[in-house]
Amino acid sequence: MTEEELMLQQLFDEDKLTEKQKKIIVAAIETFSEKGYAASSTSEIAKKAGVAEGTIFRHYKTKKELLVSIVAPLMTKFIAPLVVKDFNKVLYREFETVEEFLRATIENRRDLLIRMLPVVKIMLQEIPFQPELREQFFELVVENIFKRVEKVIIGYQEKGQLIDMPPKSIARLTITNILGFLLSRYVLFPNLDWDDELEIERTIHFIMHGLGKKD
Amino acid sequence: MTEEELMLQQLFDEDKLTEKQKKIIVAAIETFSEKGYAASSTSEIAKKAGVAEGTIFRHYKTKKELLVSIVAPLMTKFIAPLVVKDFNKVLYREFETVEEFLRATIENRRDLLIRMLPVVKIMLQEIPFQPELREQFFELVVENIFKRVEKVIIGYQEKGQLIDMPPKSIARLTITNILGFLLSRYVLFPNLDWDDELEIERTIHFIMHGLGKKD
DNA sequence: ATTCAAAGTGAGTAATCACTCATTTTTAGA
DNA sequence: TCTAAAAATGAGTGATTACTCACTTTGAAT
Repeated sequence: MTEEELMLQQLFDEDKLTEKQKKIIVAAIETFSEKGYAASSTSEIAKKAGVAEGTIFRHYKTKKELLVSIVAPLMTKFIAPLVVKDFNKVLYREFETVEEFLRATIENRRDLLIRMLPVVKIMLQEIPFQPELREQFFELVVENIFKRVEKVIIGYQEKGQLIDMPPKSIARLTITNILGFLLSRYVLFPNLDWDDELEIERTIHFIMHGLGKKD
Repeated sequence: MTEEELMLQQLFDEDKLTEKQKKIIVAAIETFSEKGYAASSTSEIAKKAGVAEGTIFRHYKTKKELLVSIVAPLMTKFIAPLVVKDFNKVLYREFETVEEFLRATIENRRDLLIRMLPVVKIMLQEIPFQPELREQFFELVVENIFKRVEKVIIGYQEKGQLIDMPPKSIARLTITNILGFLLSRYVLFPNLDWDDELEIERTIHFIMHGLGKKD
């Protein structure tokens, strides 16, 4: 199974789409991801999909509708219910230590990012300019994930494993470092040679103990 | 003095520009920042600047040249404070501890980010799609900042203030947290109510000591 | 085999795009 | 005040854009 088909499976009800429709979506993801939404022309997408340009507009009234139909499912179907449900497994499996929790979370997010990389790139690019997407993003990701993470933090604070700092700040710092690692590794500098496991351990150690030397 | 003039002062040799040229740059920054480069038309920029469209192309051969002329100076500006000669001597005299160094660095970058926010947004948006900018970015950031930061890190390691971790990893983690704070504060969630000084101190404390509770 | 709605087509359209160029206006030194 | 260069202009260019529509093809139920 190709990468594209894996992505389609995640984002759409595959069976309800004709072959040409699938090819349009795959071509659109590829083009949007490479050149950005505004710089991608429908004629180019049609050509890449091996389809007449009119076929695109048979299924999507406008070019923007095509974009939203690709990005929105990632946030609603994937990030919100599926991913958050998946995330909950991690969250509520009651890891004994924060280290274990962090290790599992990073692995979890990593799989998601790798599989969805092209769509994630489109999402990051277009959220600033598409109010529809931005609203959805804040509602789903920020309100949802952030609040769940806060609960976990309070749990570990009560266990005496985390310092006394407002959970909001702890959440911010933790998410910053997880996303920071993933974006550095897979988006910004994928070509540098990374020792993934080692770097994950260093990141976890850093989150727990910082950089300062103990005397 | 207006925000735009402050920005121009930072990025250009103001005196060498005519009034119309300044207005073109200001209008271009505003338009690119709001709609993105590809979705901004030269006719719109000209209209907003109160200038004939031909005037833009008198000074910039192409639309892309206009973009680069705006973004490129910011990147050099961004690393300028680190490019001072005898950087290490200055550093050691000025900042006895890592904490002081971090505090000064965050404050320093913060001022620049606030003043340059629209241009920073354009930069973040266009680096993925403009090979010219991306090349410059990698050269400056990876080769320049990263290596200089590494030297500083080794210095503090020799002083016994930092743990034994490869300077590359320490640099990545430190930069991640500084940028993570600044982007969260000023780009992603500027509307949340932040206690800036407190959050900076928390970030510094986190970088130095982590989140784990000491028994 | 017939039928019909859905899927697909591609030439066509008005609008807009980045960019040009012959011409006019402004600026500054003599 | 005169003059030459620089700055600014705006109508005009061909190319490209998102999108339309009258038409053809396809496929599944009868």
